[in-house]
Amino acid sequence: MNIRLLCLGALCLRSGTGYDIKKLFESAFSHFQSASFGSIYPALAQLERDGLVTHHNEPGARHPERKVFEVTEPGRTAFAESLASIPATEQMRSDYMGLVFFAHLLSTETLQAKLAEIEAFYQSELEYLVAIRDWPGQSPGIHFTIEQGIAVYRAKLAHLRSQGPSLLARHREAPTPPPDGLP
Amino acid sequence: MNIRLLCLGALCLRSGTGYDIKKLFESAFSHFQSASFGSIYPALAQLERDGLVTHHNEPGARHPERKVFEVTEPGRTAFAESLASIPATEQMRSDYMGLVFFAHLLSTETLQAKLAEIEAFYQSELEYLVAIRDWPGQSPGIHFTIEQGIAVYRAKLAHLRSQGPSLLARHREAPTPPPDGLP
DNA sequence: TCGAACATGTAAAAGGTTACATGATTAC
DNA sequence: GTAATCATGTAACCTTTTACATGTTCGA
Repeated sequence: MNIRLLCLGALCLRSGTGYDIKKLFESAFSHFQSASFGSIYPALAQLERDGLVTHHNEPGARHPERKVFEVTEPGRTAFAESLASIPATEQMRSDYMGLVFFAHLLSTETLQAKLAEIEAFYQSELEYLVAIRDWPGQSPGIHFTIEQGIAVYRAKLAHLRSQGPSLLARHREAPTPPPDGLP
Repeated sequence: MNIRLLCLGALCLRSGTGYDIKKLFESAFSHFQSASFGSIYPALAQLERDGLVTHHNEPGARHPERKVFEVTEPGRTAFAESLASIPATEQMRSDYMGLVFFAHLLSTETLQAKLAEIEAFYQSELEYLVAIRDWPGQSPGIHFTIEQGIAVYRAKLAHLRSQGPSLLARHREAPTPPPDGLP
């Protein structure tokens, strides 16, 4: 599921500008996909070339003009069809886990700072999801994704808070143990 | 943390071939980063150009020859330094969550199949991590990452098993509810 | 009036996947 | 003998990020 398809999906929920869609990526989509303007605007342009969305410029002479995009009927059909053919996969890329994997090469202070950094991130993501959890008008599917996000961030925070201190303690005692015994 | 840096890290743990490193990405690294041969071999070539690794061909005339890579002293230093400067971030790209977000556009059968698909994936990842959990010789950092993986997959499975059936039931009753009320 | 948010877009570069091409060795 | 695993590499392509460029509107 690339950015183009998710932009199309966003417009199936409600019409809006590229800027609006960016905000969606920073809120409702944030715990499963990110995207920058540099991928959103070209995606919208291509969707329009393919006839899956259209836009009309909003009245009022602002600059640049607000381009409100709207999905077309072929677009709506194409989205539903594409969706059904996408395998349910997941992939994580976690620099945090990479860092901790090689923690024996960091100073204790650095490691501690990294753990604090990721804890703050987890905390703010969790707070956001809890805040939107009971908004009215959510479909069961959307509610399900929010609940999953909450469950995952809670598990990550619980793990970090219970295991973090002992990781740091062991790290302080034995700064550079030669690791081995990999699968 | 790109593939190049992770390959360098892998060689800091133990020397090996590109093929060996691929297996590491499929096992010990699998729950936080994936990589294909098409990124690993060029990464090793570039690390060697930069003097961070060297290789020697293993005796015995097989084809193609086994190139055993080994980190150099500058490589070891460069890795430790790079590591300290990487922010502890995480990003998920979950087609599964994207799919469920738009579940109202899928048939109940399709949705059910997708949930079964991801459950099998979670299950096998969890089993793998539990199996390697108590291997001897792991550094505290490596152990920490495995524990986190276990905690996360358990939370995901628990969420899926407790909320999946009710999602499917509500989906069956109201096939295409108009969702709204997004943040 | 000043900074944050709104608003659109492009070009270059980075990063990675997929598919192809080739062939040996090992375990059953 | 035959299938799986071991083993290396390239090239074309795809996706996405980063950095730049520009200007407006709104609220404090």
